[in-house]
Amino acid sequence: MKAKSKGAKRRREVHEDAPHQEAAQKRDELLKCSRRQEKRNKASAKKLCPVHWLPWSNKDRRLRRLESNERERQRMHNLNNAFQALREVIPHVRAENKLSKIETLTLAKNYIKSLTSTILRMSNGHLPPAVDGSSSGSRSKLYEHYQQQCGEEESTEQLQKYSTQIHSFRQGS
DNA sequence: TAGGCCATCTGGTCCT
DNA sequence: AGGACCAGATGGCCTA
Repeated sequence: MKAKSKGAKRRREVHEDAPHQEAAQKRDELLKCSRRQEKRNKASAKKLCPVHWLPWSNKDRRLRRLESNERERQRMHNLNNAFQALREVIPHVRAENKLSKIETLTLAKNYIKSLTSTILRMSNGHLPPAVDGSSSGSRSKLYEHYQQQCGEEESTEQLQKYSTQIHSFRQGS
């Protein structure tokens, strides 16, 4: 998946495009995992302090580990879903040029900054009323926050930065 | 082949 | 106590 990491994309596409192969894929993955695990278990056996395994039988430990792994996998999938959702709301990026995680975060940060500066520039005190009913209140809060986050950077600089990044990501595809 | 990116496993630590 | 979170390690896949 990465535009850049097509390996992962390919792995995922296999699941999406051929559901009947899922079981085989899963078996394959589990086989790989168990091989890795055997290797790691051997490697880490010396490092394990007895206090970590005494209360548990090998079977129990193994079971608990597998459960933790599953939860961790699920957690990472959720995280990746969130990344995907974020990618989808960043404009001007061609779908086939999938952003990496670091690109996504960087671009999103600058996009937010540029939006904020645009809002401030265009609003001229016409922002919707804040909770307390004063529009100038909400504007000044936004401005305050913007100042905190952006420091001395000018809004045009933000826009420039964002569009430059968009441009470079496009070229990199 | 090296380097980038990713998924997964793992053990430690934090939180509820 | 058990789950969530985190960071390091490892290996696979891809591109230049």
